[in-house]
Amino acid sequence: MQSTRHENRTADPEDSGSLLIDIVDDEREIGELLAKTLASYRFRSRIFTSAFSALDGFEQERPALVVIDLGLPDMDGMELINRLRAAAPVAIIVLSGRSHTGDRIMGLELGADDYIVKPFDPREVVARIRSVLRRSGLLDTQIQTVSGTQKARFANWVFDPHSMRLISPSGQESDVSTGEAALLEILLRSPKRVLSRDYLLDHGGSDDSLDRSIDVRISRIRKKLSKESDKPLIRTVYGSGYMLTASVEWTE
Amino acid sequence: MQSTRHENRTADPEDSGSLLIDIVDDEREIGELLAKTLASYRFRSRIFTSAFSALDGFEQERPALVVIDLGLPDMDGMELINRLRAAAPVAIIVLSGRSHTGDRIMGLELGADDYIVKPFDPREVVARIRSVLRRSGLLDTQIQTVSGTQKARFANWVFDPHSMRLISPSGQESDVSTGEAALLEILLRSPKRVLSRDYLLDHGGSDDSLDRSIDVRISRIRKKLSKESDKPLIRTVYGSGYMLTASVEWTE
DNA sequence: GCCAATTGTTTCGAATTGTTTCAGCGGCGA
DNA sequence: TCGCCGCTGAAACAATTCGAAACAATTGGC
Repeated sequence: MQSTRHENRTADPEDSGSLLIDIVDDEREIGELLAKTLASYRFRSRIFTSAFSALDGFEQERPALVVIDLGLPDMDGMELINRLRAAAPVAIIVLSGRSHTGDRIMGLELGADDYIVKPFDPREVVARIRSVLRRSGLLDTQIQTVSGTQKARFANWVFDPHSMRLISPSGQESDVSTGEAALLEILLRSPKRVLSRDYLLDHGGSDDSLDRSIDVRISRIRKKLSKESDKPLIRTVYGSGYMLTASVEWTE
Repeated sequence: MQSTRHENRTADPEDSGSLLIDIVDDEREIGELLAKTLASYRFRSRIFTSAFSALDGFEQERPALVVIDLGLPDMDGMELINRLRAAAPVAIIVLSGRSHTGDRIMGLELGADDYIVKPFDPREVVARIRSVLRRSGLLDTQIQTVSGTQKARFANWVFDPHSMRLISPSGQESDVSTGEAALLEILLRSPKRVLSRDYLLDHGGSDDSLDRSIDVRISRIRKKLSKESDKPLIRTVYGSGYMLTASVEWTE
C-alpha cells in the first residue's frame, strides 16, 4: 500500500476545544490548502491521500467530521463512506467534480451530510462544515452559540442562514424557505461577483433542475428583499448570471 | 523544474500598507511592464514566469491578488486557478491572448474575478485590479469606503460603471444596460484616444460578434448621451474606430 | 387523505443584443 | 469638381435572454 499520510496539526494542540476534521483527497494540494483554511478557523485537521490510510487514522483518533473526495484511487468513495458510517456515527461531507447529476442524490443518500461540487471556495467549505457540525450538535453551543451562528449584514439587512431568518432595515423579521436560504447564502458569500446559473445550481443546494429554476428562486428572493425596497440588491447580468451588488460583512 | 522566479519588490518595503500583487506570465517583458505600472500606484508586486514558482511564492507570502496569463508552459492556467482558489480566498485576474470566444466565460466561471484580453493598456489593468480589490474590501479607500464605487466625471456627466447608472448634467439619472456600460467604461478609461472596433470588442465585454455590433452599441450610447445634448462626445474616426473627446476624471 | 407550503416547470411578453439592409457621407484619384 | 468605393449611421429585423405569473408536482403536517 503506497498510501502516504500527512498528519497536519494546524491548530494549537492546547486548544482542547478545537475539533478534528479529516480530509481525504488524492490531490495533496487541495487537501493542504483546505487544511490551511480550516486552521484559520481554529480547527485541527489531518490530510489523507488514500482511503486505507484514512481508515487507519480513523481507528487511531476519531474526527468530528470527514471531508471525502469521491475520486479516490484505491477505493470507491462510496465504499469508504459506508465503512466509516458503519464504524461510527461521524459527520461526512462529500466533494465531487461532477455537477448537477444524480451524483448529489447518491452522495446524500449514502449518508453524507452535505455535498459540495468542485471547484469550490474554501470559505464556503468551512461554512458548510460548521453548518453540519452545528446540526450535529458538535460545535460548542457554549462559547460558540454566541458566536455559533454566522450572520451576514448587507445594506442594512441581516440574514442568518442557520435560522433562515431575514431582518429588514426597519427590524422586521421574516422567514425564508430552505432553498431560498441556500441560494441567498451563496450570493452573500461571493458578493459583487457575477455567479452563473450553473454555479448557483451546483452550490446552491438544488438537485436536478433546469437553469430557469434559478430565475424563479432569484425572483422569490427579490420579492422578499424588495418589500422594504432600496435599489435592487440582486442584479441580472444579461447572458451571464446574477450578482449581489451590496457589500457583505459576515459576523459570528 | 526549470522555473525561474523573479522577485521584484517595486515599492517601498517600509510602506506596510501597500498590497502585494503577484503576476504570473511567461513573457517576462509583459510582467515587468505591469509591475512598473503597479509600482507607480504604490503596489508591491512579484513576477513569476511559471505556475510552480507562483505556487511556491504563494506559500511563502500570500498576495492580495494574482494576475495570471492563461498560456503558461508548465501548467494549465485553469488548474493553477483552481489550486489557488482552493487554497485561499485570493482575488484572481486572468489574462488571455485569445479574444472573444467562450474563453471569457470559462475564466470567470472558474472563479476569476475579472478577465482581460491582450493586448491591454496597463492602466486599464491597474484600474481593474483596483476595482477587484475594492470589491473584495481589500483596498483601503480610507474615507470613501462607504461608497466604494469608482465614478467617472466627464463633460458634466457622471457615470458609475458599477451601478450602471448615468447622471446627466441636469441631474437626471438613467440606467444603461450591461453591454453598453462595459463599452462606455472602456471609452472612459482611455479618453481622447482612438480605439479600434477590435479593441472595443475584446475589452468591452462582448463575446462573439462582428465588428458592426460595436457600431450599434455606440449608437445606443450616443442616443442616451445626446438626450441632453452637448457636442457629440463620441467621435467617429473614419476607418479606425471611435474616440471619446471629453476629458475624464475618475473619482473613488 | 387533505391541506398548505415549497419548489420546479411552462408560458408569454418585454428587454437586451446582434445582424441585416440601405441610404448617405468621406476620402481619394482622374 | 466629379465619380467611385468603402465606411458609417439609422432603422428594421431576428434571436436570446429574462421577469412575472400561472400551473403542476412534491413534500410534510395534521
